[in-house]
Amino acid sequence: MVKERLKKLVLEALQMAQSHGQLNIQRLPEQIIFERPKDKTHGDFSTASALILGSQLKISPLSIAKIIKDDLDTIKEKNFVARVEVVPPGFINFFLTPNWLRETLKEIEQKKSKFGCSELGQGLKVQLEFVSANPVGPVHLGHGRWAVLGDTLARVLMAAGFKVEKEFYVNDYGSQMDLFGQSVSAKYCELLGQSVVYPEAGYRGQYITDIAQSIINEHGDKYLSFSLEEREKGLSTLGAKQVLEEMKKVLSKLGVQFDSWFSETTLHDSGAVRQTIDALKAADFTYEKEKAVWFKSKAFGDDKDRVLVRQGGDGKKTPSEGLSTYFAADIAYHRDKLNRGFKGLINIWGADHHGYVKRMQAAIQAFGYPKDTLEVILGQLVNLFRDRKPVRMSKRTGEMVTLEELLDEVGKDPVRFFFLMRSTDTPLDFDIDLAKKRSEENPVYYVQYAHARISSIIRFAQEKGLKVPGLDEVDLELLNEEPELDLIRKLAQFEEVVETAALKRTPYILTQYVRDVATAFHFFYHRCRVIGNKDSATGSGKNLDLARLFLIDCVKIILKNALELMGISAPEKM
RNA sequence: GCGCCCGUAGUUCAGUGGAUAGAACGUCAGCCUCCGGAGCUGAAGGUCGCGCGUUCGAAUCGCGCCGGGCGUACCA
Repeated sequence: MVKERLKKLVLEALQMAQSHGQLNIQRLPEQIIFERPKDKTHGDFSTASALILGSQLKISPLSIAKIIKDDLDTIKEKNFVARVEVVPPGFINFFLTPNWLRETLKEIEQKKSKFGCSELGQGLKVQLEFVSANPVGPVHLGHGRWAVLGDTLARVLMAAGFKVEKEFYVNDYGSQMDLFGQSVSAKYCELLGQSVVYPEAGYRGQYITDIAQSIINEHGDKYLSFSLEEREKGLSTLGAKQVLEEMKKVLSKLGVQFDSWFSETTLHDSGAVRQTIDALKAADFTYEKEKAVWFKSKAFGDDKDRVLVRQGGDGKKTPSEGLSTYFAADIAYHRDKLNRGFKGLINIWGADHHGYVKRMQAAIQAFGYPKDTLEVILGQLVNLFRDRKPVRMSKRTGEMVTLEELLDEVGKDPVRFFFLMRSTDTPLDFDIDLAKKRSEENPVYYVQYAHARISSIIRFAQEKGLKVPGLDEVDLELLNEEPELDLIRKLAQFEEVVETAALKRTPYILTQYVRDVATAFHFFYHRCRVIGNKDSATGSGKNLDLARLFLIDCVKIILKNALELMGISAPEKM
């Protein structure tokens, strides 16, 4: 990559300065940091290394910068770096040659859909766990946001050379499930004409009725003869199965597919939870207090120790007979993940679980892995607006807009784009009316429009008998105008954007990037005619037409690749 | 009380040690004999919550306040 080449150049220059006695440096800096200046009069790349060195060596940064520049001038690759400039208080700015920019275009055409991919991750096996909802009700908007975030991050990581597996942890065990079973059971009995007492804090909403009804349709009234406990357990399982199917359906409408679905219940059934607790006991990371078994999470940086096995409800059970907590099962789950050979675990949790991060990292460490083997991304919620007014949502009363309703009303592409637009640690305000607008206010269509417009121009060119030229049939030196070069500069950033999105776990930067590309393209379009150029010197503008056709095809590739990473379609027509 | 996140243009948000703090929307003023006007150009709009400190340099780092959200279970 460009930055690497520039870094090498600067290091070489520093070595020269050292060996010529111009600079007396003990150790060459390991990091030469380049950035892209906001202001393009500051060059394509710039480094503040001289400033940093200056303060370390107590020498004027400006003089260091000048020494570096002079040495650079003798070794720089002329075909690559056009000129180097030193600006007070000591910035070194690099201007790349148009030739270099044009080379990027060829690379894009060569790699096509692979452009933007890298080997950065070196095949490292990473697991992404997200959504992981209790199968007790419809997927809500927050889940949708995290699903899009997780799915996009997975795509980005794969592009950056990681091996990624997406997993949904199904919390099909415990008190929420019991409550769900009670709710479905009550509705089931009610529909069959029994008088029932509905559980006070139970789940409500039409979907509970739908589930009960479909169970009646399939299994009739046979559960009426079961004991209350058996009935609730059976209906809880059947209901959860339906809810899960529904979740899969809705998530796939959103373009999100998981590689695996991991059931919490299996951890209990297989004895994995018990074995995990025993393993912690054996390693002396537990103790008993107040009839409970505690994990010494404080020793690993948690605020306090946490209970693994709680007393039974009657208080009579001994610790070994007690009930394991959700936390105990979650430790067993993460232990299982580690045993599956993942080198990195990334979880996306709702921000209301932030207090939970330290204890889970404590558990990871108890098994001998570094703390940051587990990385937790905390996703904030989604607030829905219609007509600029908040849409009230209440889970308890069942009055909520589900992800599916939103998808049906707005469509996959805008939903994904809007969910991605903000950084994860900001609650997202989602305006339904805006997302539905097919106009300039809607960034999705702005970007897709650029793609469709390019497709249209290429079709138009074909009617005139012009095809996108091959690598050897095009004279890219004809691309000299500022809007053309600016556009190419934007395209050349793509690889870097993908890498940053992957490493910093910030896929939302793609949304900004793709808008920037669209803007640069539209600007170019209004300044530079693609098809039908007249050139007085050669008598025909055909070669320029071809060069520009080549350019816009590159734009098309980039837009398509970037949208693909976001799971958003790139239409040929709109 | 303690912990985490947030406070930046009218609005929604980028920017987490660099140069004159950016974008989108909204507002105002302009642009089609020609490849898609779902587009383009320009303008107005900021005590970066407040204060002190560190630094050649702070929206960014540290400390202390002020506001808002979330958490602080032997629930999941």
